[in-house]
Amino acid sequence: MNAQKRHEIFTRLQAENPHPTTELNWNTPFELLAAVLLSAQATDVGVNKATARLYPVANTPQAIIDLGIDELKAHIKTIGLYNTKAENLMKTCHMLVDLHGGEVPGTRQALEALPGVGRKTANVILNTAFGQPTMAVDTHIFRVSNRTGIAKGKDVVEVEQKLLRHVPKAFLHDAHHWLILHGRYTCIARKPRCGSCIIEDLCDYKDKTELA
DNA sequence: ATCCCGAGGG
DNA sequence: CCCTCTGGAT
Repeated sequence: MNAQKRHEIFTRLQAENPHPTTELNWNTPFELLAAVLLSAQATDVGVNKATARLYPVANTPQAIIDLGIDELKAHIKTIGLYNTKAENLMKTCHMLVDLHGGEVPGTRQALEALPGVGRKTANVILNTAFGQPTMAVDTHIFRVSNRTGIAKGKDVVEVEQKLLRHVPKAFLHDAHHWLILHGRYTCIARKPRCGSCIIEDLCDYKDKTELA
């Protein structure tokens, strides 16, 4: 795919949704980190309900440590995978206190060393809390990038690097959200809605008849 | 490749 | 009822 096509694609996605944002609620880097950690395989709406209960009680690493694992689990029990997430968040809080003065570190290496924080979560933190130009490639972005031809790659790292290289600068910050929204509502995994897709004429996906 | 695992929607 | 939701660790 050429640069002009990419530019046109993001121009249309931007027109469709001028100001895309995370729907996760947070006020501090730590609140963002905890929310993103909790958001794996969960909806933002669901995470917000849990953090609305948790943060008034505890919104710092030390406060969550003081809360204790059982109380933490009780507060986030409405989210899927809550058991693992509570254990990971608790270990992460201990590491933040013991190794980083209670603050959220701003490097990929330090972030990915935290339990429950992988490449995708680290990219979100680096981008949203530290303003770094990263691309958090999730299942939606991976699928949409490969199907459309915006950035083809065999794994998320390859897609991530191609997106960083090829998405026009002006669109880079919001591209993340546009691709996710497009993947969720139009370029659906099982059955893409090519008929109602606004970039259908610019898309590489040629196998539409089989899955449509 | 498999486990974790609740809420909301079709 | 079945499926998915901005994954990560083993």
